[in-house]
Amino acid sequence: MNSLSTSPLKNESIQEVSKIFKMISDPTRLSILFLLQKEELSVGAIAHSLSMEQSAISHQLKTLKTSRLVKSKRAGKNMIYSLDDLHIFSILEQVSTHIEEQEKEK
Amino acid sequence: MNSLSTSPLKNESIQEVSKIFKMISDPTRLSILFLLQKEELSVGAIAHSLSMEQSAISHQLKTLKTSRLVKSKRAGKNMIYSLDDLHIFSILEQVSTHIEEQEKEK
DNA sequence: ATTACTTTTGAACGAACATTCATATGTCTA
DNA sequence: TAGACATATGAATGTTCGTTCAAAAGTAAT
Repeated sequence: MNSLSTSPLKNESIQEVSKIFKMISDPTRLSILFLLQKEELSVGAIAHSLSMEQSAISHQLKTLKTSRLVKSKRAGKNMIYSLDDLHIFSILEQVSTHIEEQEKEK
Repeated sequence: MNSLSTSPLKNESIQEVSKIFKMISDPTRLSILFLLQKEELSVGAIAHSLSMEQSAISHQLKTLKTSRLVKSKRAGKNMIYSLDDLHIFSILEQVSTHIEEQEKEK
């Protein structure tokens, strides 16, 4: 599958790029990342902000952590999450710009 | 859901950003976009390059076209596809850079 | 018009995935 | 140590989605 030799990216890289985009293509994960861009937050605080169950947020935070996009530290009973990959945000900002420009065209 | 008021992006924008990322998070679609970055191609040529069935490619091209990432023109029996959104590629290149930097860290 | 070639379409199948619910684990305080 | 609070975990569910298969639609040439 995907025996592509003329691509500027190797097949393995294609897979990795896909994983990154898939990670930030879910609305919940995307919202979490934008929240954490402002400040580090506990699981409960994120759940409250997004009006979602703590369990759902916890599951998503786990995938984000596995992908090394966020990190966590314990603070008493709380787990505080923060961004671990700042580079990803230059990408997010660029897409935001992309959206805004499309809005103007309407 | 996602009643988020402090986010730098509106909820509607979150959804739109998600759609864009979802569109370029599939390995097949991503490969197609990279192929078209070099040159415009027919459906069959893309299918051959990726060693996939024409039907699968045609389905994906349809979704890419609906999202206005590619456009098509007829050339005899062939349909020639090309990129319709060049801005998306500054994003792809940025992610490629992101990948390369992570490779160096290993 | 018939044949060959290319692409599109729609249904069906299977895999991936986000959320929910119930439960377990971890932490602090009284 | 018992209770309350915060988070994590795992099974189950429902949905989304990429691919395949078969058939249809569009095009060119003989």
